[in-house]
Amino acid sequence: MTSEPASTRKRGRPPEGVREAIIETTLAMIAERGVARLTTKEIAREAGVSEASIYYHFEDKPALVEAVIFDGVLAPFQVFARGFPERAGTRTVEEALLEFTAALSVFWERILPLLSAVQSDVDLRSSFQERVNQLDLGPHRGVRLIGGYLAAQKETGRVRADVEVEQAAMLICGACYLIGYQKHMLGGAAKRKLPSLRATVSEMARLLTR
Amino acid sequence: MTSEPASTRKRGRPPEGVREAIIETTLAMIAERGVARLTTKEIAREAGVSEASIYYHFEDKPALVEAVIFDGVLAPFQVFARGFPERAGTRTVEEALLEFTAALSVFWERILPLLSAVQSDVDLRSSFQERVNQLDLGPHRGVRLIGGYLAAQKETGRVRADVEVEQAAMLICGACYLIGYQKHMLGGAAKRKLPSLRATVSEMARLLTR
DNA sequence: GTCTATAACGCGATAGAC
DNA sequence: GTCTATCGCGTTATAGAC
Repeated sequence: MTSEPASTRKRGRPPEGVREAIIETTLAMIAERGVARLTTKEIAREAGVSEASIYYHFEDKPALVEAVIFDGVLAPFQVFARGFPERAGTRTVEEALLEFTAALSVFWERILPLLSAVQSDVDLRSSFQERVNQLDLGPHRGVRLIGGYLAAQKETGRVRADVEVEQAAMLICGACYLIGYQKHMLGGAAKRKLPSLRATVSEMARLLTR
Repeated sequence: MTSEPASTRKRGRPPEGVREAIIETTLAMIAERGVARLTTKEIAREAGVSEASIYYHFEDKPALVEAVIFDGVLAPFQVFARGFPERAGTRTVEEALLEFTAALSVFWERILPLLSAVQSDVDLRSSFQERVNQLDLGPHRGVRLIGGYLAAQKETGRVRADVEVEQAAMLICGACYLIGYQKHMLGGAAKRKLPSLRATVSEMARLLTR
């Protein structure tokens, strides 16, 4: 690895951003190719660092994958979710739902490859489940957020009084998950086979506000 | 599913059911522990056959996983799905949707560990995508089936005339998939955190027929 | 903190007897 | 068709210089 051939992703590697470069590279590579044959050698090469540096910053390979999930994908989405209730107050129900569902489906699309990686390894799976349960994370967080929003809109009369908000939220979040999973599973090619998220959410907004 | 007390799963191995025993064992082991550290040695030991027998019946490890998916999980569900339209005709909308969604979420729960396995390996992923696209399989098949059912019920007047059936079907199927995924991801422990499929589907039936 | 070099190990897959 | 035995390879992780 003396001179640069053609393929290095991080040519001018910042000596201070090694940890971040490793996380970012791993995230991209798992999304593109999965974990199964992803080696620490390759990550190192692609990130422009040495293999030993990975083991300096992360205890082992499983710990690296967990860091990618929590620091690389989950944390950014939580920032979005925390700001949602305030932003949503000033919009119509349809607009608010469209904003949230767009973000949620992208989140799913980003995190699903990593969750597939987690699910395919015993140890990774159980340590991940433990941590997630401890932090009370999971799909139900999205459902609760939208359920709370719908409950508030029910009080203002913008949502019909007889709607069960948790169940409605479940339907909405399920659609986001489905869109994200289809993309994860089949690639962008299969996009036309499912109704668009936009149309689906609009229909749901109509059912709820009519 | 957990089965035998101690170690060997197939003590009295039938000399004629070797292929089936390998598929069944692999399915169970991937569900329990994922593919990552699942070795052909272990499969052979657990199924009560020799490692070489695996390579007699299947070209390689990826081919084995594909066989598990198509022969072990997908085919049985297709039998159910083909019979659905006829059975559904004699029921109320809510009853029909409850029957189908229960089956769909169980199917999804069963196939998810295998899809995680596929998604974590590059080669497996691309060959699987190719085959699935060729057969036009995917989550959209469930959506189409329910969409078709709702369209028929719209004609009879049991479903409101102004409902967009494809979008409604998308919402219903999304909830099934999400329930299945939550169980796959977090284990049975987290069941209480999401609204039940039953309640969700009933609410949707109410929105559609009201 | 980052590197080069290497050790120890377990894996998928095959050969060849029966 | 099934077995036992084995090989070559790629992997994770570490040692030790700088």
